[in-house]
Amino acid sequence: MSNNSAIVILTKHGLKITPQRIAILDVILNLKEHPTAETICNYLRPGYPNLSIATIYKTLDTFAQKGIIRKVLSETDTMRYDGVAEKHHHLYNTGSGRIEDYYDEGLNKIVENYLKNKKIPNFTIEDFKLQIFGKFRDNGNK
Amino acid sequence: MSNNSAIVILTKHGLKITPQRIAILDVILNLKEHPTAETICNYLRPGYPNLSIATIYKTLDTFAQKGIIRKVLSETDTMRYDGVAEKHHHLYNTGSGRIEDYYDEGLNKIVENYLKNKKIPNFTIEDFKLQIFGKFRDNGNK
DNA sequence: TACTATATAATAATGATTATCAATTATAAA
DNA sequence: TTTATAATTGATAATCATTATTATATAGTA
Repeated sequence: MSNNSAIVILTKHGLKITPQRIAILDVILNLKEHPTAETICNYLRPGYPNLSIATIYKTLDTFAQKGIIRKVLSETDTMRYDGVAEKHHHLYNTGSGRIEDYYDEGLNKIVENYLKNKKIPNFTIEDFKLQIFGKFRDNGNK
Repeated sequence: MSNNSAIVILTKHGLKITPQRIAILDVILNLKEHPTAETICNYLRPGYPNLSIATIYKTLDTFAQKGIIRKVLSETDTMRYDGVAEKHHHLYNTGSGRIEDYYDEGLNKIVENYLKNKKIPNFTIEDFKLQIFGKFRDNGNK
């Protein structure tokens, strides 16, 4: 099922279907967190011992260019990837690199309306995103 | 004057007064853009031919820890620094790495109120920041 | 099945940032 | 003012995430 949807997505974007691409896309789509390239590598190594880290980077880049996934700015110096296409915001755990998605249609609407009226001088708004900083109340890390 | 205020700030945070720190802080406080470590280096090299890039990184880190400046997440892979302590948001020029500050007290209040009532489950909000993506209508770059 | 362009794996290269450490300097005490 | 000492600086090596290179393998198509 998930395997299937990966193939559908790849096809839709005119990308060749390869086992590596299916596997990588599968991981991102199903993982709740925002994995780094290395996290993805660790997930897939058992099944694909020869999967190269370079392939993962290149594949992620291809996906990002097609709009299948998004790159996420991280507080540490490693890039993270986000398999969710719908508009959402990010919760940053201050201290650790943990980032989680936050959906809030009401918030979107309020900010959207505000900015629509406001009109920032010399700037055409295309999109916006909130970074919300704080602490997760469960244990916290990763 | 600006020279002076740098000294005041350093003193207030219990940091030793050195010519390098004064110069670096001066650049960040007076520059409107968000410089990278290398930009700062280029500004100061004429006056301080021996200023080491390592010193700049270490000094910026010290400043950030004291809350004098902030690190800014950038779309490219180079860190940028922000000399403004007051709450503000960022305008990202899609494509280039250009980032500018955006102040909007009205926006702050609206979002603040919304989030205060909303209460995100399992998360304690400390602060938030908007990333606004779009295009500058002047030439665009840098 | 064979052809051709694209993708992959392995590895080297890059570039930003950090670590190391000897020499220098700012501050506090004498 | 001089001295003592801990912090800072500069030079450079090391690190680590990401990108480039290139020979080999593979997907999609005729």
